[in-house]
Amino acid sequence: MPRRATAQDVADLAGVSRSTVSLVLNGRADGNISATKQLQVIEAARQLSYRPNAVALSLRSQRSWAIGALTWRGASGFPESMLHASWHTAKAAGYLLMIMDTNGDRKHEGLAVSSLLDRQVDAVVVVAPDLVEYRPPEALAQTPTLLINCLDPDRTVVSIAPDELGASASAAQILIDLGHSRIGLLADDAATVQTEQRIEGAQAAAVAAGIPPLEIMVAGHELAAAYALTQERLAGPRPLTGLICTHERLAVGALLAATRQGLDIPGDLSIVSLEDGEHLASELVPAVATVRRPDQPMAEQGIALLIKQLISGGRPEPQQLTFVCPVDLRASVGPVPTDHFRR
Amino acid sequence: MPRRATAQDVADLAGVSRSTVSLVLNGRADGNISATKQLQVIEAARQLSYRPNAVALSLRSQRSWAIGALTWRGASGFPESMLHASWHTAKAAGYLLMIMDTNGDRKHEGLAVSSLLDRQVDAVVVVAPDLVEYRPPEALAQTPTLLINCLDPDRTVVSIAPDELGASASAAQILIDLGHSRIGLLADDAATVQTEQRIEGAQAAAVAAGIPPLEIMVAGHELAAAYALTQERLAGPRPLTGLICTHERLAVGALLAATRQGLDIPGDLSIVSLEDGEHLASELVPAVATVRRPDQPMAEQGIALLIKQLISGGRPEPQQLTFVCPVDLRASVGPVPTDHFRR
DNA sequence: CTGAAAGCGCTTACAG
DNA sequence: CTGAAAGCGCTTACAG
Repeated sequence: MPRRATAQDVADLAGVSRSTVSLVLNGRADGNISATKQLQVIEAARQLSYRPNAVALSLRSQRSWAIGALTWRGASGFPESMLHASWHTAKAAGYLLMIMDTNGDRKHEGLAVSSLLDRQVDAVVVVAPDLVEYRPPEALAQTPTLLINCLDPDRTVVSIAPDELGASASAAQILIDLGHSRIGLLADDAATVQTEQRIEGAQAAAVAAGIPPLEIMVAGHELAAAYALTQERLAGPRPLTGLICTHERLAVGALLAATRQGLDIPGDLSIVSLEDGEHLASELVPAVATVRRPDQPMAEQGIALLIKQLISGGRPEPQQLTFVCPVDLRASVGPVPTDHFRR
Repeated sequence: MPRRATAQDVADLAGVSRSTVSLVLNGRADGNISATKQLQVIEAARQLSYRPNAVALSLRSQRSWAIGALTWRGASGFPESMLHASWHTAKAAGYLLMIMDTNGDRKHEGLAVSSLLDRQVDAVVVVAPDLVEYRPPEALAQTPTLLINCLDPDRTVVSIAPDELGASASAAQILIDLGHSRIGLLADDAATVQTEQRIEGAQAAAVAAGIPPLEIMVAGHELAAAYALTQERLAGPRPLTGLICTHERLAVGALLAATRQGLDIPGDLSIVSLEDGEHLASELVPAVATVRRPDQPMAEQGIALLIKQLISGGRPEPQQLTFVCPVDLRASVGPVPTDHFRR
């Protein structure tokens, strides 16, 4: 049961002092240590599979090389793709991402923050599952903090957010450009900036195009509710020809309902989804056109920014960076049905 | 910019030594420190919001109070619910779960393991997205290790796995009990124990019931492939009356295809899903009956076991713990259609 | 050119 | 009943 080798073990084996080991292994031996001893140290380290104890390193250097991530479960689960991209970006820069579930409430958030600060994280990133307003906890005042997919109303830190207004406007515009004028919007019922903006952006596009306002159908975040609402609406008079879903699970419900009604997609009804963090819309049949939330770029650039700040040591200007949501045109959208005008 | 208070700061404010602070704050002051001083220390700590530096604590105690988790992306993403339950169980016991993405390959796994060992994790848990055979890396030989949703062929550590044979047998039995005898199985194409066992278990149930062998349809893990296969098969002669899907995304595809074909579920076709880690099957319309993988209990009991081992310090007998997969009967299954025999 | 010492923030025997 | 010392594993001035 050999315990992990320490610098002392390496020094003993190489017949030098701990300082020498440290200098050699950290590349600061150049003009100082004789070539022979350097080789001895390197060989001893190799032989013992020596790796410095990161805990001791942290204590010594007052840097943990760790970034804390605060996150929680939202309308469509955890923001998996943002967390994944954050983790990899941090890792590539030599940082560990410590992910903490705040449960979405201030009490657990407080515990999570304490736990991160106890472990001396160098920075904290907040990764929100849905775009919301978010005030960083007081306890983080001294810690570099960055917000991803949420906005600080007090503008005290850098935040990164998708252009939700633009995204929903794009979604509506896809349908408008194809001639649709009777368009519905299946929305989440959460009282968030996200839902607000998704409705507002799409509605603005309708107004700008001079078509009637979109019919807002509030489905909650449940797939089955989206199904029920879609079915009900499609059974009624003057059926919709276009439908926007604020996230992918709603699109599954809508597609299923329309399909059961015997409608052809996109022959009778065109469907567009927003978000698609779970990669569901893209896999459906027909594949559902999506104005996708750019989870990966947001997370990558966010973490890169945070690390740059860590290296420079400066405090960046608080600002909001907005990311465009790319349009993925797919088979679920088509021209407005010609017989539609006859009904 | 007040830096975090240290024990020395508390000692200074309370007018005592660091040792006294430590004893009082760790509840070992009883017969040793006067009541007055104890109060002074507690008050000083409160005033400075003192919390011990976890890094220093780790170095001193040779325990990091952290458990490393190795995981990767599988057929249906990361094993989110297992990770979530693991994190919370660890947290409740005072441990931090450090989640590392191994990318599913040995090279990145090696880097992840090194990184965890550098940080002196007290134990490691491997959380596999799909049931596979898994040999713990050599480097973990000295570290308490537990496998969740994977099996060590060499039986060197404790592993926790769902009863996949039983689960798929149950799925088939649901249909058999309802009178079905023409049953298909939409399967993942991965060459894993999981796929093997899911096919084998269902097939064994068919044999035991004396019905024809299940028709195995290999769909890969793509929803769209499940759609295509289902559509093709349903268009053919002697249509299936029952369908088992090895995971929830395949069930979405199958349901969509059957619905587009104008079939009634379960009137014309009964559908059962396995796994449902993403909670999709349960949300569909009709809700799809599922033999669910018990992600939460597996993770909770796994972590609890690992922590018990950490506390006792003993090495547990390597063993495989098998968890039963509960049956969630839902609207997607019904008796075999009566007109079926006439075709 | 190299080793001995100090110190990061803790706790725990050990003196007094 | 309380403080001074040692030590966890490192690195970095500082002597020699």
